[in-house]
Amino acid sequence: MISEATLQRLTQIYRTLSRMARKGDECELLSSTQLGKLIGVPSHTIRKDISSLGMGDIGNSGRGYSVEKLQNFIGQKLGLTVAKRTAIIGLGRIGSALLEYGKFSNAGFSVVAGFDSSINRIDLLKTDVPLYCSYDIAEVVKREKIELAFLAVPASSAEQSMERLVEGGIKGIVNFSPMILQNENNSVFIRNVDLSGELTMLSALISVNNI
Amino acid sequence: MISEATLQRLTQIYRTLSRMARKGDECELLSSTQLGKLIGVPSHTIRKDISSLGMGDIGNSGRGYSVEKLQNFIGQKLGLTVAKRTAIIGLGRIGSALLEYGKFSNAGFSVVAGFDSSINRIDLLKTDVPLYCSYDIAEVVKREKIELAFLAVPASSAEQSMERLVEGGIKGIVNFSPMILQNENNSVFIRNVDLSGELTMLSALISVNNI
DNA sequence: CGTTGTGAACAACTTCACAGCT
DNA sequence: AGCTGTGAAGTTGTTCACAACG
Repeated sequence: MISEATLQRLTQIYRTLSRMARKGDECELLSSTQLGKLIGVPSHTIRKDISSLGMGDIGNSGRGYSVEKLQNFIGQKLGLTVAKRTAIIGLGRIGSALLEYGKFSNAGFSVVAGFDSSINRIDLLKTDVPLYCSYDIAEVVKREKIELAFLAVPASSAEQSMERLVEGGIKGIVNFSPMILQNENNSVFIRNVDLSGELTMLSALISVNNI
Repeated sequence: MISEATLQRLTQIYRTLSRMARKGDECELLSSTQLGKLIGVPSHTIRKDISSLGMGDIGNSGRGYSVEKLQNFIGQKLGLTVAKRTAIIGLGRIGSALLEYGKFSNAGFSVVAGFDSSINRIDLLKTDVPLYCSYDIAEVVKREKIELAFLAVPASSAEQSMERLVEGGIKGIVNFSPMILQNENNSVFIRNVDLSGELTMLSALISVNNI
């Protein structure tokens, strides 16, 4: 009932507001025009998106939105106020980079486990997050009630890792391998983020628009 | 005239075909249904997308598409056959991870320069790619005719790095910082890829669909 | 006044359905 | 028979325009 595009923008608004609150930014009120500039869309899109969450009478006519109230409102409606438990699968360069992001947990998630197939690598890493062997993914995900996962393994093992996660009852996966993953059984949400694919896309955009 | 959604899927098809060709995959012909399964869209979307590139009579009625011919056709039409020169700005964890991807250059780009603000870090890294100080971005981008950039710096310096890139005449930027970048002057294409934002999005998807 | 909230108009994308080819 | 290519129909998302509000 609420479109994916709208949801995407709402989470962007939410994160922008969180960042402002964290930095103790001075301003109390933001208009839809100002918010739109920050995330790169026109003001009416912002208003329509917020409106799609149902009437909360959240905006102050003639003045704008209260930063604090709007953040709370979106957070409540999208279930971002309780951080979802998250695992990182594959602790190579990208995976270990993501381990650091885990600290910023007022974005709807917190990192509570890391997995790798190499015991050596697990021993080497210095982190507060508990690390496990990939073989135990299903078991640990179930036991620790983990709902989300960053998948940062090579393309060749992406499918197997996904199966283990699904077996453990995972609800969402962000896949960084260039192999596009799909949820056959519709039991899990998957976001495929192909890092170098983004460059291929840019390359195409430039050529097609012959700039 | 050709939509961004279509372009995205065409580059996915292109990369899938490239991977198959590289692995010396046995099959010569692929139907739109098979291709669709690989990238996760229905067959008619594949046909429509290919058709949008203009008539090339590329498919074999009744049999499917020749892997080699289709890859070539899309590559030609989207300008992916000549690798565009690419730089990586910021050589922290993500940036140096991306340096490795550079090897797979049959995806429309090749990495020809790296930049970081820390001389120490530049000295430490072992790579064939020439590394420079961030201060020289504009100059090197111009001199080396660099068209694309991966931007993997902290949010606080993203804007400044972008300005230097634009000054050097860059044509496209993939931005990995959580700060959303925009091209005021329309002189450059920007793709904002917020790694932990993807998790926030998943978190919202799960809550909204109350799974 | 400047700004929100939203039905209505519009534009874009996706899916359908089938003619045409091998 | 099986598959491609594409107008036409259908669906989804975006933009407009304006009433209501402080």
